[in-house]
Amino acid sequence: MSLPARADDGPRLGRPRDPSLDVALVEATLDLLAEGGLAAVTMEAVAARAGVGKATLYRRWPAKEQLVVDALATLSETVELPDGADVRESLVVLVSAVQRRRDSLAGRIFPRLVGQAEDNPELIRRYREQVLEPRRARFRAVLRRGVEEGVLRADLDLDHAYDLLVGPVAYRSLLRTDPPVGPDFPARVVD
Amino acid sequence: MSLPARADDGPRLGRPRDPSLDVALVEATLDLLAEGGLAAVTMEAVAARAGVGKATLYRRWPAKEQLVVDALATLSETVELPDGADVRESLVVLVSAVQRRRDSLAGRIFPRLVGQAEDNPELIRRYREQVLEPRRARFRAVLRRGVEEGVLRADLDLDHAYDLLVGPVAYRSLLRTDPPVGPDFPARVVD
DNA sequence: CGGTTTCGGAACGGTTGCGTCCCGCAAGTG
DNA sequence: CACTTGCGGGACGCAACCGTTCCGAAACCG
Repeated sequence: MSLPARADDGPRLGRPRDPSLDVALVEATLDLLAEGGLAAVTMEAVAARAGVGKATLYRRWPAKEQLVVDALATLSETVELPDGADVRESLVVLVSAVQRRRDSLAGRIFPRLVGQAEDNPELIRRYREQVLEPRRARFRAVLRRGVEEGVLRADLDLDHAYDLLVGPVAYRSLLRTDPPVGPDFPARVVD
Repeated sequence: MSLPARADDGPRLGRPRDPSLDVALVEATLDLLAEGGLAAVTMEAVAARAGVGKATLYRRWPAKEQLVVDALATLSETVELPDGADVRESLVVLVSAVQRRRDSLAGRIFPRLVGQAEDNPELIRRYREQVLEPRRARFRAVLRRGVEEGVLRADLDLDHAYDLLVGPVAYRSLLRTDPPVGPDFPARVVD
């Protein structure tokens, strides 16, 4: 997960690496990424924030690119759905979660990555895998349930519906405008 | 517009400034901004790309921030609406324009600015003024016409409707995913 | 014409991050 | 125990960019 690439040749000689430093370095990377974007993720800054010598960092990640990719791989989102919720209610919860994620770690990192999409597609790809795709899957499941229960149109394009639901909220989150009208958002679109 | 701030004390002595260099510098700034983001906009790079000495650049804009702000002020979008178009048709054209803007200069600059929203709100504010607000006004006009003609619901929240229309397209443009389903996008939402 | 400003080009010192290396100590192996 | 590797910390030379300054030539004024 958060571990740097390393040949696994069984037990090593000498003092073993301190695993907690891997975590500290990854966390420092994500924090800096959220605060100042990729430009703020300097090897010096990461090591300093993790309270670690530069050699310790370079021993694990010889280059910044890989460090950031590995750090992004530790991102994840989890949204709790209320137990007996019907489809509409569930969608409201999920959309609100997207809205609320604006200030979470992953949510703050996202806009920083958007600008790097062109130069560094690997980063945004990783983010998509870790955060966006799970979210989309979550929506799909609920939407499919809606179709099966007859609440939603049978010919509904699930991915398209996802875009319509999430797009407006995510877009406004990126712009950092005031929060959208609130959780009556999905209701209007599902029609 | 694209001119640097300068005390306008009437005619000056000596050799007058070459106005074409103002334009060249602003264009160089926007190009670099689109290509590599704010990080790529260095005073050296701007001067070099414009084919100009650094002194010439610094004489007009003593700091980078102001240069970028002034450069952004020259951005604009124009969308031609077909003459006899009805409301739905007009919306389709406008939404498609948003989609197509993905590869325009302004469209390529936008994702670069998104990541700077936190550190440098002035930039995104400027972009919003120059590009986003005019676009929104354009939509509002068409939507209002729709309400007046009875094609759209009378209690329609124009800004909200704008978000629902543009959000999904803009969001997917930012992600640089494949283009959305196409210009049947607005039809589904306007209902 | 002389005076003034702009022009391209180049140099300057200062700052920041890079990637590497070395130190002295800590923490494991046999 | 000797040996090996990890650790924090700091120093190194290198490169890029900053903002400033100087130059000689060019362009415009009265």
